[in-house]
Amino acid sequence: MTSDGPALTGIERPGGLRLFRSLERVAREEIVTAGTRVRRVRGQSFFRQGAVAHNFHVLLEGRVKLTQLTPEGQMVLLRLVVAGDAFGGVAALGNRTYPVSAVAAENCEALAWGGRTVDRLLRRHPQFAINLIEFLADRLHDMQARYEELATEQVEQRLARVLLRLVGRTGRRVESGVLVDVRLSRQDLAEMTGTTLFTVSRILSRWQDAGVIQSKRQRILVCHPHGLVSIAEALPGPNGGGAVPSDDRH
Amino acid sequence: MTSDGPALTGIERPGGLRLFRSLERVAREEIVTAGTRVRRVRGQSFFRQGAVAHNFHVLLEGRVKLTQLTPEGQMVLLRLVVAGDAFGGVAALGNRTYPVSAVAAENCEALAWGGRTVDRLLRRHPQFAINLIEFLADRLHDMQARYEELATEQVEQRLARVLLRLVGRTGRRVESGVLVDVRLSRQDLAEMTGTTLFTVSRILSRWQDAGVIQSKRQRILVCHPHGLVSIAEALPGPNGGGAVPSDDRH
DNA sequence: CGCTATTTTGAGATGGCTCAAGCTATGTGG
DNA sequence: CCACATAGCTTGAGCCATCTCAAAATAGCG
Repeated sequence: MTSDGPALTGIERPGGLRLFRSLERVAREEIVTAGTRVRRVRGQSFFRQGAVAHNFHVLLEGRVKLTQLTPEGQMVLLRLVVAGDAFGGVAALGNRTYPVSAVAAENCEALAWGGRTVDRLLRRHPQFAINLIEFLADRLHDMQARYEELATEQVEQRLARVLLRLVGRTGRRVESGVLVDVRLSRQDLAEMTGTTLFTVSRILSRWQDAGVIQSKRQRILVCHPHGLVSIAEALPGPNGGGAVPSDDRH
Repeated sequence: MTSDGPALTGIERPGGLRLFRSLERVAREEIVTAGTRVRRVRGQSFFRQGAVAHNFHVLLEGRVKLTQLTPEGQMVLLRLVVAGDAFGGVAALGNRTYPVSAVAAENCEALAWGGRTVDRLLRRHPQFAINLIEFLADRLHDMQARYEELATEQVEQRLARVLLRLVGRTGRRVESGVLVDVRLSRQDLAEMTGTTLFTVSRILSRWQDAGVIQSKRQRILVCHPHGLVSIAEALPGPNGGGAVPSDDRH
């Protein structure tokens, strides 16, 4: 999109790229120029689960789906990567294998670094390593939270959460609400929620009747986000929070 | 327990402590001596979910349960930490809050480092940072795999996997099989599997009748591990694996 | 303008949950 | 050393959220 300093497209945008936070301009430039520009059109993949991991990526433009395929052939959609996010490839450090597949959900542009390069950069720029550690810790905590949800909540609640997360990551304000600005089929939503497309369809229909959302094919408009929130937090009723004890310190 | 060079108890044991791999002896010693020795008896906690995170830990002796409590008061058991593992505390880097609680499942001994100290050590020893990155990436992939299981498998399969994992981490060979050497109630197993203690109890009874395991109160003896494996891999029948394409390289 | 992917809806089956009741080790205080 | 208290475990019965499978309606796309 930018015309000047194209090597930084997307990189300078606010909010994104926590991975480069607190790095001096020189360091940042060294890291960015060490990467290779990669493009994928909708449907192409960056890498596939099981393949030997070569690259670490940061998405500059577009959306990427990270999916995992079970031995029985079921698909699970683990994460929707948006511009600014890093993905797939800490695996590239050891000579490992990608644990997920990464498919472009729209036309995409990313930066890619080979395993050796990442290793070199991490050693040269401790702040970069620390940023990566924080990024991974966040991903881990996120997965833990979602594991907990999957283990304890019902489908309707989980679907509400999925939608809210999508609104947060890809939402675009329009007159009648917030539009989830990615093409996602009922099947995709099911794979993100741990349910079936039938159940998703039924729930969305119900929500539409209730006026909370408005859904066309592969497109969802959230008219009344607060409605989703109260579904996500479960109707069971307000339970108080707990105290916050502390028994460590060194 | 030890009288001399106590700062290294458990640290030198083979297998454990990937976190200190490839570090020169001096670096390792610097890191270890920067930590504080911490002890907890069975039932005490190292830290609690929601408290401000002060420390990063490595377990030297004992077992620690990492649990997460839902807003509705349901418990989820995320991980059983064994000697050599790091736990709870990358959160200590930012001024964050612990996302889980860590409770000693037996008498424990650990090393703890404050957030500032960790930051300093990571900057001084890039290899340490890289080890931590790999550790976190492994945890993340593990969580992703378990998320997938929870999303797609049935309770019996998941319970079989949980048991197999326990055998791998805490199993002790005895005459009649492998003993899972931790006190775990049906309730604990349910919290690890995402089900109820009733369902766990029923399934274990069935397995016992089938001669696969032998279970007393809070104790499980796996007589026929292979039986568990075939349950975990699902009876549905053998489905072929897939090819391993590759479409990236830079 | 027909073809195909997506979505909706119905009907029936069921895995696992809930709740209630009783059982059994374990260890504790008398 | 026994008897009771308690935490842990088992089992049954009924219910319900969600899955499965089938069929038809719809909407893009080429």
